[in-house]
Amino acid sequence: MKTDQTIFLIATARGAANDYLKQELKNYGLSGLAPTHGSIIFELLKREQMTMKELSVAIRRDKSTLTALIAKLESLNYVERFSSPEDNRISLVRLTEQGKELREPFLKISQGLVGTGLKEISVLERRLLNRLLKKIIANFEE
Amino acid sequence: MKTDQTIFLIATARGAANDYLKQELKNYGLSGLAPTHGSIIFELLKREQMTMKELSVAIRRDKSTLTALIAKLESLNYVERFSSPEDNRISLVRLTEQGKELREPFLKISQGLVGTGLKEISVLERRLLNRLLKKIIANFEE
DNA sequence: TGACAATAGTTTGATATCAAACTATAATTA
DNA sequence: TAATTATAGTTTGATATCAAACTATTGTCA
Repeated sequence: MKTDQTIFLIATARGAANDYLKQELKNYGLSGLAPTHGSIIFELLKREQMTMKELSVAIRRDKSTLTALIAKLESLNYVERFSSPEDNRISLVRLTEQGKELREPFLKISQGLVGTGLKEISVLERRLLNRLLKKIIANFEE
Repeated sequence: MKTDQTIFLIATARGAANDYLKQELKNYGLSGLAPTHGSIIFELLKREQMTMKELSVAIRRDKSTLTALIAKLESLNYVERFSSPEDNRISLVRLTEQGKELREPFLKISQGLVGTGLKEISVLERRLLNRLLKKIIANFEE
């Protein structure tokens, strides 16, 4: 049946969004940054400081992948790391001053992403989409 | 606005589906195969023979990635390559006998994927989902 | 027809990614 | 409190992935 292609379409849409992001990061002179790095910056623009674990969950990447990604962002002076005073196992990550300057370009990129991808899709349709996507995610998490 | 999280949800759903597939491939003793290899097999179960280019488009991966993926599938004796009689630039790919034996497990994995991910989502909702996802894909392709 | 452009694949180099093994610290429990 | 278990991160090794440069073949057009 034709309704089966949904998962395939989800993967395709994700790929298209990723390609778009890659291109935009380049357009904004942020080459060297992959979409995943962007996700991390994006989280830190919302949360101020986060543990590696929290970031790992938020962007859905293995913890070891996080280690590598943060190392890169650190080397580019976008983020800095410091260990938690309460628990020495935990290392916290936050944006540097230079990292905070990414707020504006990132907002624009984000708006462009949504504006482009969801063009001519009504708010009602978006809500419906979100509800169904959340359902699918929950189905897999079981 | 909250409707903006759609793209993020799409990426998350794709990640969840990918994790599911990875696990299932392992469960079926097909370790060593990544979901992408699965996509190639899946295409070849439908199309009999395809060019590298066609596969590249179908699974949305760079042509150089295809070279590597097919090389692996070839080394595992699941596919074989031969060049087109009409055009010597083109190399065609098809399943070997051993590759064709993947039909049954792949059908099961595919059914499991759809059954799990789309559980409790009606046909009507699936159609709607498909329509909106196609719209999003088209939006990015412009 | 001969030069130039287009197309199909491969090679190379760099990087994101995961899994598994490991280190270090904190929490639990006997 | 000593031993065990759990948790947070890192290291290591393997692989999927892309981009750019390259080879080889076909198509175009002056």
